[in-house]
Amino acid sequence: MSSNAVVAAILYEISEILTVKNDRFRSRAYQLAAQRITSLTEDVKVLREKEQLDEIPGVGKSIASTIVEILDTGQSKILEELKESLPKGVQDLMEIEGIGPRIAMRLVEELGITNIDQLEQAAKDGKIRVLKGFGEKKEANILQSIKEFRSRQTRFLLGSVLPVVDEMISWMKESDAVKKIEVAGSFRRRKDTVGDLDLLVASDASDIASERFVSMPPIERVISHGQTRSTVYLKGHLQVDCRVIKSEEYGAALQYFTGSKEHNVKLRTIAVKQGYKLNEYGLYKRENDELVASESEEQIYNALGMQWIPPELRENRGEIEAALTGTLPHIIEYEEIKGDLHVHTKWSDGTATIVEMAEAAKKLGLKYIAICDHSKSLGIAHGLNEERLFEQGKEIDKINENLEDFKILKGIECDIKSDGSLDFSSTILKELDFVVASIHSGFKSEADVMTERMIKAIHNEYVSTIGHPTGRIIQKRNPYSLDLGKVFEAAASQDVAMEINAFPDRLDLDDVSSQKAKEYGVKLSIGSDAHASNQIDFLKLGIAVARRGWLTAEDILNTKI
DNA sequence: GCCGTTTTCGGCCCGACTGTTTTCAGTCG
Repeated sequence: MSSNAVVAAILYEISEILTVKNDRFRSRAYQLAAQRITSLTEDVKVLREKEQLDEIPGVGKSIASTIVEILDTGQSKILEELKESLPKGVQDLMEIEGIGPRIAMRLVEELGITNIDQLEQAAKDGKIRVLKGFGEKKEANILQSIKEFRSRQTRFLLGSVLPVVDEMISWMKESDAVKKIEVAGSFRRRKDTVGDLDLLVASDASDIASERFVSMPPIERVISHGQTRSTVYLKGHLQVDCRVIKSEEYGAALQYFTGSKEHNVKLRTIAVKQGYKLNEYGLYKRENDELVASESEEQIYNALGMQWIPPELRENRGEIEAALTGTLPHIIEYEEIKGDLHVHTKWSDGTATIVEMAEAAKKLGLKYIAICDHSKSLGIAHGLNEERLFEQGKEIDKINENLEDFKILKGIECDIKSDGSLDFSSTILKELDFVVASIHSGFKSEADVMTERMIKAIHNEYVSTIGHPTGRIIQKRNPYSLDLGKVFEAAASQDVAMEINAFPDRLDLDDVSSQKAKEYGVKLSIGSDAHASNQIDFLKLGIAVARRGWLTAEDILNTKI
């Protein structure tokens, strides 16, 4: 883990315990600090050396000294003390839906329950219903929630929920009661994973729309069902919240439920300072509750004296300040991507032919693709040797002759060997249009070894981009230990790009690192890493990362023809 | 614990739903 991640993790933990102890505002302070550190493009270690820690928004004297302590010792006294002071089991019990800090504390103190197994037993024995304020229903809900907790996946890949969203929206649109519909929340912000889905429906008949929602086919359980708000679990335990609102309040609701929480808190604070109050129904004057804006997000942001902010930027990473001064970047649009700079075919471990991949890309409106099959070292993926690469090149030439308004580039995903040299000699590489150089082995090397290995590859004059630069697999494998600052410095000086690999469980580089790359003056390439013809569509996930990383068309290689 | 166009103290976003109550506390987002 990077030092930023280590520091943020501890600050988050402190924040969580403070929540349990009902110390809301201190908890918020730590949470805000942790969140800002997560989205920092600079290393906290560097800021510490420059004595600039307390210049991070949300970090004051106290948290700054905690950060120093974490960097020096890897732990925090405050956290240790807080852990000590918390009755054992409280945090575990809070994992259960419907159990918050108050109830958890009472269960521990009044029934001596310290883990979920004991909670389940107590509920089965009818020991919970006798507590004041509890009843049979609550007990049954606890049992149900425990069951769901045990089979729950915490977060879902953005790419894996896209089809669910399409299905849900077309089901809802079949009802005349549904006027407008959109999924808000982290999905709309295109985070790499989503915890749940927030469905927003504009309707004049909220009862009919809500009814339509809770009768959707893939529902496993209805958690709550009201006039304007309902919550369900889909099969696979994906939670979906649905809010039904009036058409004239759609913009306010969309803004509110898109978040992020941190973005909204900041926005509200600004609204308050300007004499407004902002909620999911609209922007109102504080003095007389007069409605100022509610129909569209643009109206609300404009009324607050700022530009409309694309959802992908709403993380309180400086976008509000930029919008206030009219200096938001024009982040890359989906249609500005002209080609896919990383696809595989049957020649290595893909399932489609070169022609099939080209046709699929053309159908998506692209002008070119770079065929980048694996190189010989990757035997497991039927990597190409020199002769097969040459054969493939001849085939590409032949296909290109018959293509109009579309071009297939000759490329390779060339293995970076453990000493940093490449799998093919320069005489081979110089014949190619696009060279993706990737690491596929030795993931556990020390940071300096890995960094040197990558920098050596960057110095090869035929390398176009570094493939999936950190090697992370979301929720499965952590990034390699790597000094990204040094890598970006080398890449900028050698004019080598960094890839945003758009495969759903990679999305590598991620948003924050992509932004950091840009700050070093590095260009980025977006590649779907498609291994089948329908996977070229993953490109849009990569574009979402670029948008979240504040990148413009200028920063991305494949906006060029 | 942090912050300041309400600046060194006092405030920190706010509404819906549930389950238990009989007017509300707790949880969630």
